[in-house]
Amino acid sequence: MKIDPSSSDDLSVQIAQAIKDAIIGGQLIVDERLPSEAELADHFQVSRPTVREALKRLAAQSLIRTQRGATGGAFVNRLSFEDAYPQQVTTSTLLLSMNAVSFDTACEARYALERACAPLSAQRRTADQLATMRTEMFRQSQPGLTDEAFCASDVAFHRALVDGAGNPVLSYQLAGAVEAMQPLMNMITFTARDRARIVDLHGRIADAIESGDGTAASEGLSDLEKETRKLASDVFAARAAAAST
Amino acid sequence: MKIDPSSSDDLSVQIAQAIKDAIIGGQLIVDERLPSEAELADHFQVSRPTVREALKRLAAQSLIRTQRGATGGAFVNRLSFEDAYPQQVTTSTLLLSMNAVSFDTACEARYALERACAPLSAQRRTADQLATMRTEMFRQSQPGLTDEAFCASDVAFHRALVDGAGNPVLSYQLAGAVEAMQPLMNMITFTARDRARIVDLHGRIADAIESGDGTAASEGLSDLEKETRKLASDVFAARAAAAST
DNA sequence: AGACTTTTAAATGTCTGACAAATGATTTTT
DNA sequence: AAAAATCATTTGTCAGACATTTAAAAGTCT
Repeated sequence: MKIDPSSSDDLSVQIAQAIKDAIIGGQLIVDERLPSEAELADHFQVSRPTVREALKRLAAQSLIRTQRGATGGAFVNRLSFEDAYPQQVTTSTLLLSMNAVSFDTACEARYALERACAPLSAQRRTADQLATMRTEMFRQSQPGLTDEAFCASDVAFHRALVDGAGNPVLSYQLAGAVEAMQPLMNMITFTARDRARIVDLHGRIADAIESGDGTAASEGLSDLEKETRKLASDVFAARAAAAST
Repeated sequence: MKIDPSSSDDLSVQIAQAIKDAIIGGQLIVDERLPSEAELADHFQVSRPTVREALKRLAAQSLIRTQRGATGGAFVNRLSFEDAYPQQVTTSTLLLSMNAVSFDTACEARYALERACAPLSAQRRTADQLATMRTEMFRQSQPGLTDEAFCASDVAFHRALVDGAGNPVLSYQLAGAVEAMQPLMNMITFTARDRARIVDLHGRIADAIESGDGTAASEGLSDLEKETRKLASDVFAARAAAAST
C-alpha cells in the first residue's frame, strides 16, 4: 500500500483509496485487522488525524468497522446486504430528488424492474411472503389511513413481492427503485376510490403470485403502473391549474 | 441540527447523521455552503478534528464537496448519476465477493433485470447505442482477444443495451448488476466455440433491438443466460474434478 | 487449584493549539 | 485602468496530550 506524495489529492483520500484497493484486490480479507492508527500513520508518513480521516471515509462506506480497547482496531467489514440496503435507498432517493427525474421515469424504471421479479416470485414466494402481501392489502383497505401510511404499506407490499423471488441480489437492486419512489408517491393524495382501485390491483397481483402465474402477475404490475401514472398526472395537472389561477 | 450527548455513538457519526438528515430533509439544499468547520465545532460543542471526521464521512458518500481558500468550505453536492455509478458498482462487486453469492444467483438477477430493459431499449435505442453493440460484437469476434478483454467487451455490449432504454434510473440500477458480474465472468475460460456462440446470441439480440422487437430481445437474453450458466457450470465441474484427483 | 478482583497495556475517541497552503477579496503600485 | 502585492478566510496537516474502552495479565482470596 503506497501513496503518491506528488498527487494533488488530499492525503486522507489517497490513503482511503489505497486501503480500499487492498480490500477489493484481496490483499486484505474479511475480518482481518488493519494496522493500528499509529502504525498506519508511520507507514504512510502522515499524522494520526489524517489516518483517522481516511478510516472514517472507509467506515462511512461500511468497508471497515472499528473497535475500541486493548484488542481493538479497524477490521475489514463483511459488507452485508443488510448494510448495503439503507445506503442504496438513501442514494437512490437523493438521486431522484436532486436530478429532476420525472415521476414517469422513476415509475417506469420501478415497474420494469418489478416485472422482472414477478415470474420468479410466482415460482418461489414463501407462504410468509404471500401472507405479508395480504396483510398489507388489508391495511391499505382500512379507512382513516393517512396517505403516508398508505404509501408505506404499498412499499411493504411490493417489497414482499420482490423478496419472493428469493434472490438477494434482486432484492438489493430493487430496494433503491422501490423505496426511492416513496417520497414521490407521498406527494399524491389518494381518494378512497383511488385506493380501492389500487388494492384491487394488488389483489390481482397477489392472486397471480399465489397461483404461480408469473405472466398474470406481470400484467397486473403493468396495469398498476398505468394506474399510478394516471393518478400522478391528474394530481400534477390539478396542481398546475391551481397555480395558474 | 442537534446531537445527543448521551448517545453511545461516536460524535463524528452523530454529526454526520445530523447533517445528512438536514440534506435529505431539505433544510440544506444543493450547492448551499455549510458553516465553516470552526463554526460547526462551536455549534456542536466539539473540536474541529471531530467535525472534520464527520465531514469526511459525508464526503465519502459524495454528499458534500469541500473547497479550500477564502470563499471555500463544504458545499452540499448535487449527487449525480455519474458520481453514484462507480459507487454502486464497487458496492455490488464487494457484496458478491464477500457473501458467497453463487454464480447462478448473480446471473439470474442480472438477466432478469436486463430483460426488463429489453422492450424499452427496442423502442428507444439510438443509432449510436446500436452501433456500439455492433462494434463490441466485432471486437468479441476478433481472435487473440484475452478472456478479460472479451468480458470487458461483453459488459460494454450489455451496457449499451441497457442505456438504450433511455432511462437513467434503469441504467443506474443495472450498472451494479451488470458490472459486478465481470469478476465472476473473468473466472471463466472461453473457448473459440464458446465465444462464437455468445457472439451469435449477441447478434440475435442486436437484431431484435434494431427491428424494435422487444420480445425477441428478451428471448435472446434468456438464451444467453442459459448459455452463460451452462458454461459456468462446466467450468466449475471441471475444476472440481481436477481438484479431486 | 480455582474463582474473583485489580492492575495494566493497548487501542480508539477527543481535545488543544499551531502552522501550511490555497484562494478570493482588497489594497497598493505602476 | 491594469497589474501586482497584501490580506483574510478557510481547509489541510501536524504534534502532543488526555479520556475512555477493553481484554489480557497479575494478584488475591477461598
